[in-house]
Amino acid sequence: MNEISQVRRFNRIVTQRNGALEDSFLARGRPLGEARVIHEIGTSGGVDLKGLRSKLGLDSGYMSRLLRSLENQGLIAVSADPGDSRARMIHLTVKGEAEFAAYDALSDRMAAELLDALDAPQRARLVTAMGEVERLLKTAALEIALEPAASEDALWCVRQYVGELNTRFEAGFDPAAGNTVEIGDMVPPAGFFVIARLDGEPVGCGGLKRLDGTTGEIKRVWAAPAVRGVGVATRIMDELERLARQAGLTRVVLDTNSSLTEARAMYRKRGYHEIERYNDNPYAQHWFEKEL
Amino acid sequence: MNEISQVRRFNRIVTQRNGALEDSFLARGRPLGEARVIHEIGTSGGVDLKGLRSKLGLDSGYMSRLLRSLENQGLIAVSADPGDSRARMIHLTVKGEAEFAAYDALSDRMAAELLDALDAPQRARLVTAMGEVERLLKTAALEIALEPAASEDALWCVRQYVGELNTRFEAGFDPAAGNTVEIGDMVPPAGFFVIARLDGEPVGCGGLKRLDGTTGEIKRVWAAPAVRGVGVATRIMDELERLARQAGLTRVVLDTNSSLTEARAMYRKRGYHEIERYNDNPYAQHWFEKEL
DNA sequence: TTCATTATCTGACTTTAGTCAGATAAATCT
DNA sequence: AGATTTATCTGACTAAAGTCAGATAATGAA
Repeated sequence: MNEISQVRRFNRIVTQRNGALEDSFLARGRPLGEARVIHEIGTSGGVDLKGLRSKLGLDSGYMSRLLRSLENQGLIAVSADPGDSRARMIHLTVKGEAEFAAYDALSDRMAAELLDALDAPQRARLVTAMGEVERLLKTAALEIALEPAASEDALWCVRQYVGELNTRFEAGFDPAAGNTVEIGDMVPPAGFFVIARLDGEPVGCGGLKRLDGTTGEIKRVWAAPAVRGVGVATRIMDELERLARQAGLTRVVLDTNSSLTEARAMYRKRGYHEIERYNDNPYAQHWFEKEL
Repeated sequence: MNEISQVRRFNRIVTQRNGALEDSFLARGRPLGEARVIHEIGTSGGVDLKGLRSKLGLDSGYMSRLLRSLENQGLIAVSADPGDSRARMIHLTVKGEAEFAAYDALSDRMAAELLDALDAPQRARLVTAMGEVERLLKTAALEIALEPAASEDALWCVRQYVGELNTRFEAGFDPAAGNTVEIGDMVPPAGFFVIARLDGEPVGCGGLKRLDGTTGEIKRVWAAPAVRGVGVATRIMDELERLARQAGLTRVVLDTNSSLTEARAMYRKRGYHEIERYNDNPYAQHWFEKEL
C-alpha cells in the first residue's frame, strides 16, 4: 500500500540523517555507550542506578564497568541511596555537567544547521510537519489499560490532575471540598480506573464511578501537558465508555468547571449534551450526559 | 529558539522508534553489518564490490570478510567482473533473495503496525506530514555546485533531461534537431553548468550560455522525478542567475515547450515575462526574459 | 535468627566492528 | 616490456559492546 511505502521512505531518510548525528556524537571521542549514559543522567538530573539500567536496557556487569570508567574520568559521582544502602545514586560532577552541556550544544548546532539550509517559510513548514509527525507517532504508541486506582502510578496521575485544577480554577482547587469520588468507587466491578502510557510512562488517566444500575460518572480525566494534541483524553474517554457499556450501563454523566472550555468542546463533540445539575460539587458549573 | 527544540524533539522521538526498528533487524539473528550488506545488494540487485564498499563506507579488509561470511552462509555469490577480472560482481543467491524478502516484509510489517494504531484520518495526516518532512529534509540537504559540462555526471543528467523531453513532448524530442547549445558553450567563463546533488548523487542540472555581452540563456534545467516538490529547479535557477549576475550579465532569456506548463508557471513566478521568439528552436513555443 | 532476595560488582569470556600493513593478480601507463 | 596503479584478499591487531557465572553485602520475610 502507498501509505506503507511513504512510512518506509520516511524511516529511511530520517535514519540516514540520524546516523550522521550519532556519528558526530561518537566524534566527540567517547564510546556511544558512555555518551548515552551521560546523556541519560544529564537529562534526568541524578538517578538511581537500577532505573538507569532498566531505561537503557543494559546488563548489570556492563553498566557497572561503564560507570567505573565515567567515574575515573571524573564525570560522574556515585553515592549510596540514603534509603537502601545496596542501591546507588548517580549524578554528574561539574566536569560531567560541562560534558553534558557540550553534547547539548552539539545537538543544538546540528538542528540549527538543518534549519539554516532553509528559508523562513520552509522552516515554518518543516517545524509544523515535524510537530504533526511527532504527535501522531505518540498517538500510535499510546497504550490505555486498566490500572488499580490505588497504585503508585494512579495516585501520581491524580496528584497531577489535582495540581492542574488548582492552577486553572480562578479560586484554586481544594481536593477535600471538591472530592466527589473515592478510590474504592473506581475499583472493578463497581467502577474503573485507566491509565494512558507512552513507553511505559503514565501520561494520562480517567475513572468511571457507578452511580446506579444504569448510570456511570466519568471522573478525573487528565492528560499530561507533554501529550496535548495527541488525543489522550479522547482515547481515555473511548475506553471508559467501552468499559461502561461492557458493565451494562446505558448512560454516562460528568461535571466540569467553566474554565475548562476545551474539555467542554470535546464532550459536545463526543455526543454529550448539557443537563441540569445532578450533584453538589462546588467546583462544577456544567453537567453533561451521553446515552451509550 | 523554538524551532530548534522542535527539531530536537522530533529527532529524539524518531530515533527511539528507529532504534527499535534496528534492534528488530538485529533480532533476525544476524549482525547489523551483514544485514546492511544484504539490504544494499538486494535493493540495487547485483552490484560491483567497489561501488558497494564506497556506498557503505567500509574498509576493504572488513568488507572482504563480510562477503566471505555471507558466501559461506550461501546468501550471496561473487563472480568476476566480465570487463575487469580484478573487480568482483556480487548478487544474491535464491536463499539470499529469500533473506532479503524477509527483511523487506519485516519493514513492511513494522510500517503497517504503526499505521494500524491510527484511524484513517490520522493515517492520512501522518503520511502527509511525513512526506512534507521528507521533502524539506531533502531540500536542506541539496547541494548545488559548478560542474564541468563534459563530466560523466553532467552528461548523465543531460541524457535524463533529453529522455524526459522525449516522453513529454507530443511529437517526441530529437536532440539533434532541438540542440541549441554545445558543451563548449557552458564552460566558464563563456557559460556555466551546475549540478544539484543529494548525498553526492546528481538529481538535477542546469546550464547558462552567454548570448552576447549582456544576455545569458538558461538551458537544460532538469530535476529528477524522485525530488519533485523539493525545489531543485528553483535552487538551480537561483544559482544560474547568480552566476549570470556575477559574470556581468544584466538579462537572462530562455525558451520552453508548451507542454511544460509547470515550468512556465515557475518562470513567471520568478519574474520572467514572455517575449517574442528570439531563436529558431523548433521545439520552443514560448520565450521568456528577466532583468537581473 | 535464618534464609531468600535484591542491588551491585568482578572476572572471564565472546562477538561485532573496524583498522592497518602487506600480498597478489590484473589493468593501465610510459 | 617494465613500472605503476587498481581491486581485492589475508593476517594480525584493537576497541567497543555485551554476556554469564559467581561474589558480596544489605534488605526483607518467615
